Amino acid sequence: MKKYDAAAIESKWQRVWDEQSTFAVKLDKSKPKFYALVEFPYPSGQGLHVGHPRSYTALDVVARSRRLQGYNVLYPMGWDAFGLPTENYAIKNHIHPEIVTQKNVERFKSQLKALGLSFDWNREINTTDPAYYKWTQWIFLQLFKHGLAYKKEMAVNWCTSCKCVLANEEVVAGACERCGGEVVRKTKSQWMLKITEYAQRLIDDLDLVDYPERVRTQQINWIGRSTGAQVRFETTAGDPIEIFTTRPDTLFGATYMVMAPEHPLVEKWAGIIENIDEVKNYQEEAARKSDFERTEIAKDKTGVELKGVRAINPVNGREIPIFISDYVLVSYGTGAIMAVPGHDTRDWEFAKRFNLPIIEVVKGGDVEKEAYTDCDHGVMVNSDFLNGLSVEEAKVKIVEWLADKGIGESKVNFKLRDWVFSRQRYWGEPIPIIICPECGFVPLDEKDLPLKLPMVESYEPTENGESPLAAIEDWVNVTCPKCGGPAKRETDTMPQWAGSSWYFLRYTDPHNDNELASKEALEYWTPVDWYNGGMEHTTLHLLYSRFWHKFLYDIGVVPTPEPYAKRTSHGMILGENGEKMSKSRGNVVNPDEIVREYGADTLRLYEMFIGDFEKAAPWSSSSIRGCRRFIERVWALQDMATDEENIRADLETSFHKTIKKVTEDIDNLKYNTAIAALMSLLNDIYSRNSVTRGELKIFLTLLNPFAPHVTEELWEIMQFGGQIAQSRWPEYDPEKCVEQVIEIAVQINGKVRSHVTIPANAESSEAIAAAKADEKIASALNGMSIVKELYVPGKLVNLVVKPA
RNA sequence: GCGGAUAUGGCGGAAUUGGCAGACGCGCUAGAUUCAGGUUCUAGUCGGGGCAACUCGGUGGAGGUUCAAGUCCUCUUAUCCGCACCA
Repeated sequence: MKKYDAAAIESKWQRVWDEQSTFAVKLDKSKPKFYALVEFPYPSGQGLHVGHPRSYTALDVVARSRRLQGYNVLYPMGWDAFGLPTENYAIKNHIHPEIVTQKNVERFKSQLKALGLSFDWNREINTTDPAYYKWTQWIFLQLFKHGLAYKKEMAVNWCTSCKCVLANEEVVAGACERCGGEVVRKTKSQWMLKITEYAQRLIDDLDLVDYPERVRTQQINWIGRSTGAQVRFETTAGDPIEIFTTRPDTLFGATYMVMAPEHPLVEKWAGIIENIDEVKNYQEEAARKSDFERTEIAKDKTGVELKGVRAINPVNGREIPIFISDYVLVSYGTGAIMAVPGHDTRDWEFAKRFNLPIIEVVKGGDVEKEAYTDCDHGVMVNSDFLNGLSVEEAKVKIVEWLADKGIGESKVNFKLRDWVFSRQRYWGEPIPIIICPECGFVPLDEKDLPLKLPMVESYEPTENGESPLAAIEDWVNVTCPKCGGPAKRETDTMPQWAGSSWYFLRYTDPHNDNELASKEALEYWTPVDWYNGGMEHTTLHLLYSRFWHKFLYDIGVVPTPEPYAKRTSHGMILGENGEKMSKSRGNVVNPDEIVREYGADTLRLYEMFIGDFEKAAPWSSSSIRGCRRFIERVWALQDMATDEENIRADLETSFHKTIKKVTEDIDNLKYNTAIAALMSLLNDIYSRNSVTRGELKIFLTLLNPFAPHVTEELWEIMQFGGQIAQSRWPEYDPEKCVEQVIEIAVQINGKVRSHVTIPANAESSEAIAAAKADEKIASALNGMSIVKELYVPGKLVNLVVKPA
């Protein structure tokens, strides 16, 4: 036996797979398909992280085992290569982002190949390739034509460090998700996508797919559906205020109103408001605050009353004061609320601060001490025709009453905002729109796609918030395709999320120049059967791509309403010290070094064995040695092999049980216990000092998805014929998974006192008799009377006794 | 504040869904191999008591249901994650 040389074995088989295109897949209707997908990486300058292989190996295990089970498996890979880090690096080092991207992709690709992942590299895609983004732009044009892409002057999140707008989903705790820079509000004209149009379906259709509960709830919370009523309050100024409330039942308790500082009525009423200077001051102050400051000082309620204007509560005709305050958001509902301090915590705090009356309209709490917000128990009081009703009943009745009078109606609101889709940067897909002073926004003709990024010398972001593209005059200035007059191109680019919103469709037919993918390919391959990716994309990429997919479904481009049938999410790999891996903490593990020291098979095996796949797990440089040892022990099996082709009788149950366990565990994300089962089986084999060819064949096949190189090499050494990657997955016989004779525990009063061996199919009476016959049990029963006898088949006998 | 999750040896983690807690691996201890270190092999390894057979205790904490609870119920503590003035 030669010494186990991971490097030599691994490069040998990687070359074979490459040369023979072993994992290239074709549309083949005679076979069942399986589409396994992992999130394609952003090819950063740092290279691969040990977190990447966790996800990629997991689905590689799925892909490889499905192939052996006879499926036609699509397992593709590509590059999500547009984005800021590349652009920033390019600016700093004066290299074009295209060159930087190309270099990074090469590095990533060689790193991925060194892991032995069974991707079909013939289907590799790159979002920055014009042949690819042609179709990203095409989808944008369809969105535009269907009224789902629009440009609007609005307050946006502006990252002061990236000098670029961010989507709501990209702002984390008031800071930029990517660079951590300060985010401020800025009013700009932006391209928006109407994801809100799909809010309800994005919630409802979660029922069509198999997602982890945490992903489901996070998406549902993010979309934030709430039901209530929209109500019109007349004012002494003549213009009514529209409000949204989830508690129309408390209308009699509304003692004042609050509008957002940015509410348009404030401007309109400027002439009537007596303290307009004070109001203006407050508006300016609110505008200056960054998102971060606004949430930080959320505790103290501030505001200003609009003197000279009063609102009229429609249920009782009472005049009530109107305030502006930044605790009311202009972006949610109607930007104005009725305040019910008795039954809303925020209104209560505000009322206490400004000495406003608090009226109890739901009995059950003490509204002088705190707001009573319980909807399930209270009974209506001080509410005229609602008195005595439960909250639920009152909600129904008041909405009927409001509808009757024409001053209100039931209404559903969502927290989800439309998606801010423009970025003022160079390294992104150009938006294929021409802005004509005569015709407005004119979409580019589809024949003119792709609209390529112009090659330029300088692509620095501008201080005035314009895209770098705006400075390239011969690209910007065009003639309007509609009227032939002078016009300009849109100079903003798309966000990084654009290319990744549909990439999984392109894999099905990556070289098609006439369609984003052929109908036939989409019909055969979609939806994705299993999609694994990070939790951090739950309210970003995952939600965005579901939205795009639904749109494409609506216009007949794709055949399914949901893109991904099953979603799973891996946990992070933490540093050895249990903290998140980062350069600054100095706890980063480089996968290249691990591959060099132990080999890819060991790394793969370790990452699958490290713990619960869905949970975070700390890296351990000593634990990984256990996986290497396991592989060395597997390697040594070649010297223990006998010529027999059968499975020895005394190992038959072990083998069938392991086949069952490994097969099922792979489907259930339980890679760690699948490997544990293989380790146990190996221990069983070792305790016999030999292995038959038949046994070895099965063992290698079960291990192959996890450790593809060493198993392939042993397959060849043993001359099993062909490649293991093209062999068949073993099947188990359920009847052979159970032992004929089993050992069961015998308990007295629930405590294990002895063990007895009985036939697996023993009757209850037989088992109990066997238990009683046991020496230890017999003596323990001495002087006791048996109250109850239980037999749990295959498990235990429990005798309940008390002193005689 | 709201929502979601987690808590099991020195460590990572197992426990057909109520049925022998601690599989598998790491680490550790002892012995063998080795000039030595490493490797490899054998045995042991939840805690207390006992030479041992054995015995008592044990899954964040307190109660409860049950013949039987890591698993179910009630209360409670801690940690992590997401959202956060969403009317």
